[in-house]
Amino acid sequence: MEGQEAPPPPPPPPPLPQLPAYLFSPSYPSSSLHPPFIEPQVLPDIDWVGLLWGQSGVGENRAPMMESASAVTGEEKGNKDRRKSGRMMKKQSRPRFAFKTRSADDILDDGYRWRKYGQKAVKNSAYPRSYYRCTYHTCNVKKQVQRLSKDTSIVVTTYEGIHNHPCEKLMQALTPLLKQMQFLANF
DNA sequence: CGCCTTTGACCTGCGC
DNA sequence: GCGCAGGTCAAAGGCG
Repeated sequence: MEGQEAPPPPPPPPPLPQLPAYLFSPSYPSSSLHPPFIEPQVLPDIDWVGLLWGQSGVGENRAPMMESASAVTGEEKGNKDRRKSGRMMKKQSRPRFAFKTRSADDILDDGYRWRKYGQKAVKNSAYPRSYYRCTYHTCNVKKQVQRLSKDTSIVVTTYEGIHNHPCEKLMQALTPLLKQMQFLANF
């Protein structure tokens, strides 16, 4: 970048609606991560069946999952949890975002640390769905990863919730840039 | 030794 | 009410 002349006006930020910033962190679609990045899609509710069968699956189809029911009500109806209390945690309507990525790897390195807590075979799909949870103490973000049986090169990742902590890799990536900006700002 | 993955069991919601 | 499908837990084992 040797443009020391009059810099053109900064390009407007990409019109990415309400997706959380971490999805678009510099570390996400870059280098060691997953270059073949398919545009993210906002999926208020995911119709997995639709996705897996190549139908729309975005937006209007409400997923027939537990998104609604015991959500905010929080009433501990079946409180006979034999093993642990609060298995079906109150699901306050947390934001959910899904996007497709063309990748050979199921797990996308988005800069955060995830712990896999389950894997489940889903109907109408040859591939299991994996469930991950952010390992950060106070962070309750989850994500689901599933490969499309229709197009096995595409992985659908669904995030649920927003991270309440900085991304380590993101900070690592940004630190030199910030230092450089500070340095340049001194002129 | 700590963290992570695997895996089977259990729980809940929903449709019939 | 029953069965199915999805989501979560937790013990056990593996790996760096």
